[in-house]
Amino acid sequence: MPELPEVETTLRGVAPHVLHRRISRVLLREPRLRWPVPEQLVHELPGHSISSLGRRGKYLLFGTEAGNMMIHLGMSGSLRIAAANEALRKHDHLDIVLDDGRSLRFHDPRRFGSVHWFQGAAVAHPLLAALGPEPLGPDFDGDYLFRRSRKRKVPVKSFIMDSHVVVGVGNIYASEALFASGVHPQRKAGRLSLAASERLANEIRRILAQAIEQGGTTLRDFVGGDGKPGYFKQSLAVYGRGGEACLQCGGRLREIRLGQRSTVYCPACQK
DNA sequence: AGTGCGGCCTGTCCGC
DNA sequence: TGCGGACAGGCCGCAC
Repeated sequence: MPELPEVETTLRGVAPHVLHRRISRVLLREPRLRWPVPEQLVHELPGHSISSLGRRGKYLLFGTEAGNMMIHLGMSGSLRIAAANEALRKHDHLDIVLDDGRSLRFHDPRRFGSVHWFQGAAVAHPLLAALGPEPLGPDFDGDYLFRRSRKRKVPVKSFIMDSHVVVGVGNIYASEALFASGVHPQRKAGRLSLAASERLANEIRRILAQAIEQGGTTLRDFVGGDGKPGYFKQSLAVYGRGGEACLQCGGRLREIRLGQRSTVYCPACQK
């Protein structure tokens, strides 16, 4: 389940292998992703070099002079560099074949991911235009979170997972950041104090940055390995630990469903 | 406008 | 052992 750290790790992992490489072919085996993959991609991308790489939220951006390819990994997607003779696995939906014979290979069993092709500025793309700030960028802090949350009645967990508020905070890190900042996931967003907003924003930043660092520790294995970054190994304080002991107070962690998502928190430590 | 939920998918795990 | 069903979850699009 790629969260922002895994997307960032993917970007850093593939970047040196695709940047400034010319695309020789595009092999689209399964266009039925979250949205149909545009056929133009197959015809218009070959012959052009990847001149820029970027990320906006969980969207990966590959720029060429002919247009931009944008990829979202969804729930189960992954991108890796495949050797020229590397056998296909089930669910290898797309190969961007590079001029050194290797491929940027998109794999996605659940097909919640998507591949887009568009011209013009990324900021104008309908899926990107209304996104909130990057959590690790300069526009995201306690003040921002406080201002945006005024009069909002949604649970704070749903609020910070809304990509129009801030991008890249998925279910795992939302739970972790709320625990670390002592905020109850069901508290109405509009009832956050400025102090709590600051703690929460800081914890979101700290935890995401730390997870990216840990993903980075496996970068050297990324190309040859299975593409799984190492951040799963990090100790998660609450996620997946419903019913177990709180690491802070020893009490029992509670598991509920909030906005159709499993949510774990400590009733004693989070108010 | 804000809120809540359905739907898209397959692999994995559980109980019978 | 086989099978059905629940679950996992990002995020758009829709209904209210």
